[in-house]
Amino acid sequence: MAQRPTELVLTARVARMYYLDDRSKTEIADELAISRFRVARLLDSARRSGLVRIEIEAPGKVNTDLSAQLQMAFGLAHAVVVDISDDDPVVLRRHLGEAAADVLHEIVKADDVLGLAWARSLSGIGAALDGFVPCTVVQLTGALSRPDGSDVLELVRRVARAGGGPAHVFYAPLVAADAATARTLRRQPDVARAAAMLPSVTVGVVGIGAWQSGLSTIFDAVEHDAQQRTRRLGVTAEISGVLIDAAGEPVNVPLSKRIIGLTGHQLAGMRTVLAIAYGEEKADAVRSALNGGLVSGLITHESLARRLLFTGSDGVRSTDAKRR
Amino acid sequence: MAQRPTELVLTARVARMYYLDDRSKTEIADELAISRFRVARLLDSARRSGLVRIEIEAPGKVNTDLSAQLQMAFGLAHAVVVDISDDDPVVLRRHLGEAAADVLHEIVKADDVLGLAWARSLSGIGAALDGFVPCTVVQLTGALSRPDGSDVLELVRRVARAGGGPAHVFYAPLVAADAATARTLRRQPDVARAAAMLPSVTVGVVGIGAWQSGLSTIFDAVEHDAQQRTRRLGVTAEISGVLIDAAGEPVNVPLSKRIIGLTGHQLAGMRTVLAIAYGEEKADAVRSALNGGLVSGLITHESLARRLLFTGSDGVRSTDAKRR
DNA sequence: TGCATCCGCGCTCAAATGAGCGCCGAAGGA
DNA sequence: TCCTTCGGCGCTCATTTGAGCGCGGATGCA
Repeated sequence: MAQRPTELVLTARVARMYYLDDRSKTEIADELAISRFRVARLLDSARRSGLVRIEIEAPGKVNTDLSAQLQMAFGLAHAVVVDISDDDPVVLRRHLGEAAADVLHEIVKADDVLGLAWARSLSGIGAALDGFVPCTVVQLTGALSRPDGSDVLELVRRVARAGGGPAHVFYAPLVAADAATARTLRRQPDVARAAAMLPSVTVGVVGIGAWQSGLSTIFDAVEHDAQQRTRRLGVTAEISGVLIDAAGEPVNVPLSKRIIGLTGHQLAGMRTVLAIAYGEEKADAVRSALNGGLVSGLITHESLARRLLFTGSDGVRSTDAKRR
Repeated sequence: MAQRPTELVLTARVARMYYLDDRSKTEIADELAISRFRVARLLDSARRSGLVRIEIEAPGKVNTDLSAQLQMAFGLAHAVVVDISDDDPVVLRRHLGEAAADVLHEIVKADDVLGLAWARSLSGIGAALDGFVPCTVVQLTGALSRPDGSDVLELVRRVARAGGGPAHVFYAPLVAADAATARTLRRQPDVARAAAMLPSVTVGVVGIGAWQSGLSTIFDAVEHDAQQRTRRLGVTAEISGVLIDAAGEPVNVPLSKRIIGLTGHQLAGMRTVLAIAYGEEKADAVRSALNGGLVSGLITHESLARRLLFTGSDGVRSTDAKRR
């Protein structure tokens, strides 16, 4: 090939006509007075020799390859891998929020009921939801106050306002001091009203936590005793307050009674459950959540996506760069 | 598009399956449980949105785009534009020589008779002709001694040796002092023998000169008087000693009688005439030569190719970068 | 020189593809 | 609320394309 300039020139010319000018092989053959079979063979050789290079990637911030692989590997309806490093959590959350907002834009219709859970990873959504559809927005879980001031009530109101639909919020913590307190809280009118909405929620947005210090809002919010007891009962992760085991199945533990939020059953009833997750350390937790089938969509970043796809927990394994 | 991540991921996935994995649209449609029409539309949008980028270029040193354009513009059988700057004439000649050698490799068969003319631009050929076919090689023109020692006899012998075929060389200058001397020289046995071969030459390699100082071996080799008289008779360029006018037609001038070499008629009788030319200043001369139809192939470099294609003599005009 | 082998070519026939059309549901205005 | 408009979808039918085959010339070897 490299040794046949005239043929090379012809090949390149054919390739340009075919790939850049969108001419048909038949047409090219007629114009160059060669057979269409020769055109096809020249194009083959152009592909094989690397004369024609085809690259596929979103010019922007989504790694479509990893996204598609996640989608396939876990049977997800939606997967978006944001192509950004996880160095700066604030920037990362903003991008994840934008991606989530884009997905919501795409899948939420006016007759949907959108549920938003408490999770720091959701905080970026609000900023990116201009011109949203006027759907009902429901708060899925209680809130925990955090120094950074992220607030699920504010988020729910903001999303509802962006579309002009009704918002259903309530004032209650995510975790109560004990089961009795939780029962009392649940009887409050605003909490009960929101809870009554839960079965009709069609699209939920949740976070995923690992049952470890620093990787779960709930874990950090309860006493050491409860942490340990819950772990011993098999809990390894939580999906916005729904405690799950390594297989992703909801586990009924005493702690569950103290949580003001949605149940695994309610989660399962939603048409779409979009999880936003970041931080490589959560890989096992996220994998559990995805395998359990309660989550139908994932929005995350590259390094976590790779951990989910290519390894148990240590390094990148195989199947990574085996494309042409 | 950028606002619909799930669709974006799907589009990218389809594009990867189609362009990188060479799956058919029908097959992709079946696998993804969508219609083949949707696959086609997704691929269209992937192309339009720039998600799929297709680039065509020789990874090496040939600019196939310009080559093809030259080929079309001048109806050439062969065109090779070497993708290299013309800063260093030595490097440039080496690359042109290699390109010419590649073309010869491609088009010369054992039963061809290959003719090589005197031209500095041909000096690079010899080095690149390993394993050539054993064809007959004929010296087309007399030689002029040059300080750099490039020598057509040496070139002819070398090419013949590379293939193992017979070489026909002769000792005579390119330009004689007067017509009588030229006649005497032509009667020498070796010169006559080579001249007798000329009508059977099938592939000739020649250089192109402009009728100006520094741009033509012959121009520089004759007296001022002869230069002027010849120019007044319409000569603007020469193809290895064949003097031509602006339209590329051979012109019969007194000077012709002093030249030991091939005639325009003999040139026209060759199946293929490959010209090697470099130097932007020769653009007009080369254009004349190409338009005259005596030359069927051109090997040159980028800047001269652009001058030939896009302008009369000043700047780059249009039609340059109008591809997708 | 004669023979075996290989490579490039163009054919046939079935599968894949493109162009254009009408349908349907969503969005927006009266 | 009803109607109009518009965009996405999948259909039909003609065209394009791919897979595999046999031919014929070139190449290499005895």
